[in-house]
Amino acid sequence: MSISSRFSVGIHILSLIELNKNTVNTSESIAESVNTNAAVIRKIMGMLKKADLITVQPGVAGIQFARDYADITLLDVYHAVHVVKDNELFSVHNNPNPNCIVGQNIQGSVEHYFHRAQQAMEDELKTMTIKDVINDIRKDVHS
Amino acid sequence: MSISSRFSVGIHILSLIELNKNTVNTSESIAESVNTNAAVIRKIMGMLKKADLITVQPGVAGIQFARDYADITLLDVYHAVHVVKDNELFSVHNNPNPNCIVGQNIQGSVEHYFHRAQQAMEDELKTMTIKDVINDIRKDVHS
DNA sequence: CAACTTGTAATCATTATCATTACATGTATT
DNA sequence: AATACATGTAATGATAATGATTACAAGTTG
Repeated sequence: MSISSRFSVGIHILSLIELNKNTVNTSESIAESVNTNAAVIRKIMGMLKKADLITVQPGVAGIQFARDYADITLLDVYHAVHVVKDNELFSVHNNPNPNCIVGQNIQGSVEHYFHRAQQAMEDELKTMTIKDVINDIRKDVHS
Repeated sequence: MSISSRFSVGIHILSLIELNKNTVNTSESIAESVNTNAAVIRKIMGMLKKADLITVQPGVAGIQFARDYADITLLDVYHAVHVVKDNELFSVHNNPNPNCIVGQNIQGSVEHYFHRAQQAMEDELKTMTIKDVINDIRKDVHS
């Protein structure tokens, strides 16, 4: 199991806006950098737009940040691209036997712990921003 | 995307050992409690055995803890059932364009943040034990 | 040997992902 | 208005993982 690469592609797209700000980024040019199909990029762009992270206009080339990229956390992107449903990072087996003590009560307990683990991960994502990623890349380029 | 329910089933199996300790647990009886097929249970039992969490003998009905269940963390189970490969909770898009500044450097940066997020989740799982789950279920039963 | 268990491989339906193609729709320029 | 080029979006297909199921080999006990 792995969380969809839509997440890393979303981060890639957002980083490009700043790092390629001297040129106009089209879904086609972004697709070349990411090395995928332009339709895939457009779909993800649509998700980023819906989450108010970017602005894009139908028919007009170019993407802009909808807000300061220092304030866009990786958690924002993660939510935007719908890679994990709310509280469903871990799946719990369905319909355990109601005639069994354990079957009857295990779901509530397990869900509670799974929720805590998922929360820890998401809290960590909240501490990282697109600006951090951009800075990393700039540092790599100049070293 | 969701992490396989093998994880929650593994926890269920382990809890049953203690909560049903007065009876002999066979893959068949466990399958009834979990509400799945016995072969599925046997496969997961095999994983738990390989990870030295339980002892099982071919041909002999019954499972035992291989060590104190107060010392078996949910992280142990998570690793045992192979639901997430090492450092691959998040997948990163492959082969970004090497002719692009961002494409060339983004993987390293993103992988670093993804690793941190995964680590936070696994660290949290490490704080939870099978004993905690068993206690929860016992409490539910008596309330 | 007979009955029962675990161990394990093969098959199948279902689901998600990602790449691709195609086309509708929107915008700008001439 | 016509052309060129962009985004938006639906449909299709290959690939992979999951979980249920069946079947059977191999181990154990009485």
